[in-house]
Amino acid sequence: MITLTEENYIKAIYHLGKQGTVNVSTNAIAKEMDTKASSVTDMVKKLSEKGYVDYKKYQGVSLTDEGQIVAVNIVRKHRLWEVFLVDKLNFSWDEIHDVAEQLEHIKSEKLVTQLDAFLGHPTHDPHGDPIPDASGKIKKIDKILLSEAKLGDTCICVGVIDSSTEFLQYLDKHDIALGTSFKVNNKEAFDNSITLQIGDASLVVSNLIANNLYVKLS
Amino acid sequence: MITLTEENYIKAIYHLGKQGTVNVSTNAIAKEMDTKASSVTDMVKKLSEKGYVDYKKYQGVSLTDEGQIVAVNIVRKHRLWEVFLVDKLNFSWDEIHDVAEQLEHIKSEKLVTQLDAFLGHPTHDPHGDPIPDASGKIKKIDKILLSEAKLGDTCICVGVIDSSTEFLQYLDKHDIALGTSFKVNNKEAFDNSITLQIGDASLVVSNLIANNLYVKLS
DNA sequence: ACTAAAATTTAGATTAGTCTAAAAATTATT
DNA sequence: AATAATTTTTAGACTAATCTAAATTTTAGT
Repeated sequence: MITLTEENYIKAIYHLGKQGTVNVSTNAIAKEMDTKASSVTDMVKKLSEKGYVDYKKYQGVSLTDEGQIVAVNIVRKHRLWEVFLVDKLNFSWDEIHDVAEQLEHIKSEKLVTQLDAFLGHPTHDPHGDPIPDASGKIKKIDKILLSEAKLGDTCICVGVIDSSTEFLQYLDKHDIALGTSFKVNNKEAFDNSITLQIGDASLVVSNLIANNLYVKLS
Repeated sequence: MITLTEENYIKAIYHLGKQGTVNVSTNAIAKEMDTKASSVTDMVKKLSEKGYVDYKKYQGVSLTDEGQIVAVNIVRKHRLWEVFLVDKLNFSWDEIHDVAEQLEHIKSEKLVTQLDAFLGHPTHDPHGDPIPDASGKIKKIDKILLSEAKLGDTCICVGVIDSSTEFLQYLDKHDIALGTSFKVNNKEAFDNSITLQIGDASLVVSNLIANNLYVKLS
């Protein structure tokens, strides 16, 4: 049996592993999980014994195939529950993370299968992140950062990097949601801010915003 | 903060407390929770310190008002999730208990409120047990055991006592569900078995069955 | 009322997960 | 290449929840 804590470590290693580096460092995990490096070392040894990670002292860890399967399954559950909360229970996209964090650990094959069907086999969660299918496959869409869009481009918002409450509420306030369409009307060379035309309105977003918003050209 | 284990003890004490006795014994809790009496003593001391139960050595425990609130809230969540699983995810009534057992511990006020609304404020779960409302009130219906019904009575099935997989599957097999109507066509004095007329069909049920089925006269 | 049986509690040990502080290994700097 | 800075690991301790075995209290039977 895999414990809730083990699942959380595997999830953290999975997320960190996708951010470039092959071997995830002890400190990076400690920071992600908000614990101490010594606790991470202990847990990583345990996960290694159980076959979920490859680990060599002082060299960091990476997920084994088995660990990968566990991680993707948790991500799948997390994102399906997020869709449920937004689509069925009228949560807004800045309220769902903590609850999905709990729901992702519920153990029941049937629950996931039925929930997936009930939601209509969604492919993306409310933040625009892809939902792995039952076999673990993840569908990619060709998205770019808003900061990479060119002057005159028309784009559709398809996701965020930062999904903090603050950022999501900023987007809500300015009527930007998944699917929102806008045009790049100006790019300011001095501070890399971008002027967007959203419907009839005009909005200036800073480079920080533009670096956290994924768009698809249309 | 209240832990998952503490919640489970409080729930067990709540259920045992309703079965007659005022003070619940250590052994009764140990049996219900499938642990050892010594573990129960330890936990009961802790719950007492935290103010959830009244406890005097060797005299058993009872829930305080605060403990009662916690218990009723868990029961509410458990039963709402059961309705969700059956009504929305097509679980059958013998498959829901283990999953609801996990879901009942998810912590989010908003989740419960929204789930309740999404389900249409149900008053009873799929086993016929009442769902406490947001303020903790439980609506009673005047139900009797099938074994108490008289010859010639027409009744509607409104609940079960035993909710084991075996019993629920027995009922499924004989097309008895919540809301099923039947007439008492014969009561056998020798073994207290009862002959029911369900639609056009006739079914003989043993006293054991009749003692685990709640009905409402109609 | 006294003893036997049953129930309950205490004492001491165990496991999972965490922590602090110190030791060891790696990486960076000169 | 030697030393300094950083990262990682080890050692030892702590808490929550559990267990076994022994001690204590209550209850039941005579």
